[in-house]
Amino acid sequence: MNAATRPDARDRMIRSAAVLFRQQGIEGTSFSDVLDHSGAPRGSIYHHFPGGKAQLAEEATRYAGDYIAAGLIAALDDGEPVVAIQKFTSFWLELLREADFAAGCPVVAAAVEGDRTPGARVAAGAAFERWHELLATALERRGLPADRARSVASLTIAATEGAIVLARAQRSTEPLEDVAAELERLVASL
Amino acid sequence: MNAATRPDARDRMIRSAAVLFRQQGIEGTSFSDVLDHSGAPRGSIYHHFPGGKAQLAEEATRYAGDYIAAGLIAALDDGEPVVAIQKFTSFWLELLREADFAAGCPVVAAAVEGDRTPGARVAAGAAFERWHELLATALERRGLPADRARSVASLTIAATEGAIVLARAQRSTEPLEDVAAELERLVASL
DNA sequence: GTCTATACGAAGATAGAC
DNA sequence: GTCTATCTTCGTATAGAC
Repeated sequence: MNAATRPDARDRMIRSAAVLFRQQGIEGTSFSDVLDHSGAPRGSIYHHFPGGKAQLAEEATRYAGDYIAAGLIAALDDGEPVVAIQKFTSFWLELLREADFAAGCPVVAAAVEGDRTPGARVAAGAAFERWHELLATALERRGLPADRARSVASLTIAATEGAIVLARAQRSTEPLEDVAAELERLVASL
Repeated sequence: MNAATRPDARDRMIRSAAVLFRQQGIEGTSFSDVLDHSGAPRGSIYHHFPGGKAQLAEEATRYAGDYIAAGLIAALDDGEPVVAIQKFTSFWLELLREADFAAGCPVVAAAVEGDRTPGARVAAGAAFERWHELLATALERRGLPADRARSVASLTIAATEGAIVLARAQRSTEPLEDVAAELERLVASL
């Protein structure tokens, strides 16, 4: 097993950072946390990330955004936006249960801690926009007028992300289950 | 002007903390930041908050939650939930514009940084639940079945809070405007 | 590419005078 | 109730050897 078959230290650090940001936010996560979690050697931090924590935060946010986007693309492959939205909310419900409400969305963390890590905030904005584009396009393809498709896509992403925040705070899946039901009802009626 | 007519150092610190948490999150805000912003003397931190930063974070989150709840109650006084929801989203739109997208909701910050400040996270959950209760009750009073009222209330709060996060990341009011339009359309049709 | 050691600053928290 | 000073810990970042 060598560098070609196993993720190298750099990738492992990015993945670990994304996981930890989900739980503790960016400010709440130290390099030591990332090293412990990834098993990467301390000496390689500034070798791989000369831009320091800001660079790591930005790359981890971009990685997470791409990861979710890939999931959305796969979910939309079936063609029916309703199904994709169900898969999207189910994905997050599953994550919340697995983590016992101790983890949310790392992209949200980057957005909320905003101006202290500008690169991460920009990456978060780009991720949200990408997801929005994917959903809006799918809704439009299904026959919705372009502007309505865009606003329903906004509602879907905002409501899901917001519900994850509520669910974490209340340690209950109810907000997200409510949102999933309302979104399903709405989109099915279009 | 004395202690009875002017907010004392303790209150000023709580208010300042809430403002700063909106912008930088809890971890991103130091005691020095709070002292600078509030003008409170350094020597009184542990006099007023023997529990340190955890206590300040918890009280600031509770204060912010109560503040928003009071706004919701006032908005619901007109009777029509649609109007109250419009006022709710408009309030946040205004805040985002004023702050040039550099500030969000402090309760969300407490929820996302969660387990590093457990007291604040619990206070965030209580705040969300209170808002939810207010909205759900108003919707039920307007004739909606109880369970539907609850899920529409969840959607409203989750979508609004989520849209604030998206808007900050993208530095655009569009997500929140989209959500406001969709919520208005939905609630008006009930 | 990874190691150890360390500089440097910031932040939370405490002590004791006033 | 507030002041100054300080302790301690921790986190980012750097230096230089291997």
